[in-house]
Amino acid sequence: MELGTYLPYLVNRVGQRFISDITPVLSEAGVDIQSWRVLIALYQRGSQPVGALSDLTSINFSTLSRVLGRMEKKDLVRRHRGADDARSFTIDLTATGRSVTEAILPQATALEAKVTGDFSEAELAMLRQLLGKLYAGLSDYSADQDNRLAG
Amino acid sequence: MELGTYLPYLVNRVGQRFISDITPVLSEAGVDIQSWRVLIALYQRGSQPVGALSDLTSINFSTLSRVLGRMEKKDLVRRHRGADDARSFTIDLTATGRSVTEAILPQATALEAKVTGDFSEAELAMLRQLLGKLYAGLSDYSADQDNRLAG
DNA sequence: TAATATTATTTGCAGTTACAAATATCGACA
DNA sequence: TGTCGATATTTGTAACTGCAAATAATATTA
Repeated sequence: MELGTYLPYLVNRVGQRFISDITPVLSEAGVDIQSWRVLIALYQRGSQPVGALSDLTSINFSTLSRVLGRMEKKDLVRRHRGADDARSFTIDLTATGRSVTEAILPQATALEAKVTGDFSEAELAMLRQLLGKLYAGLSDYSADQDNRLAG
Repeated sequence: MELGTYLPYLVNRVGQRFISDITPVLSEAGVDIQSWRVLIALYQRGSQPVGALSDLTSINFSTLSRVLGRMEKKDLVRRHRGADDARSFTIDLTATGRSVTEAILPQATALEAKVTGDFSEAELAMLRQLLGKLYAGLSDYSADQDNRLAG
């Protein structure tokens, strides 16, 4: 195994670099990286229960609970009991949350455009597709693990 | 912008999944994810000063300093003053560190093989190449930012 | 060569994270 | 319809993280 071909290594360093590149933009808007993940998820996919939001953002559900606490204090999101199932809380974006998201979004898009400036459309599509396929493989693996534990 | 095509989102969820898949293996060996990053970096690239190790692992340098503290307590690594430059500390793997790494490595490799089971060799090579290119683009961007701040 | 700037690493501190246990509600079924 | 197991979320707690300041050593320059 060589470090430079080890996928978790390659993925991690890209992810960390994305974070450090977007962080100044987020600081200016007064939000942290986790809150930003929640904001885009809600903005793009609409109101979600906490569990779904945890899947969508890859934030651990107990961590997410506290992230939502911070966000609520800043009036970015609102929690309310699910109408049909009172165990779940539905999270939705406030007007403030929406406008903060819309303030950040163009800069996030510009950053992505800039870092992928050297990519052809075909390469970009390929990268997205392969990352999706990788995620699918990882999901299968996790499911296997769960089954083995349960079985 | 659509969430499912947003690269930071795609990369983050893959990275998080890698972490949750490897974590049980690491727990068994008594190391955390950060220590594992340090272990493979040292194992593959040899002894490194803290700063280089920070670049190599994408771990913030002050965080890394404490990760190394934990690892030293477990006798996984050793710090000693640089021979030529006494400001820097050189970190190297102890015999224990090496053997712990060698105990984990086959499982890490097996995991990677399993999750990429559906990939052709060409796809794998392409994915690695594109992740490398993305990292290069991000590095350029970061450098730009630094220059703007300095200038 | 003394003073000052620069580089490498650690540490103070305040806040964040994740595991496990607790809480709240739902669904099934005797 | 009361009890029991399952599901959704929060909270207790102990450890981890990252910024900024402090420390340690080297390089520069007057």
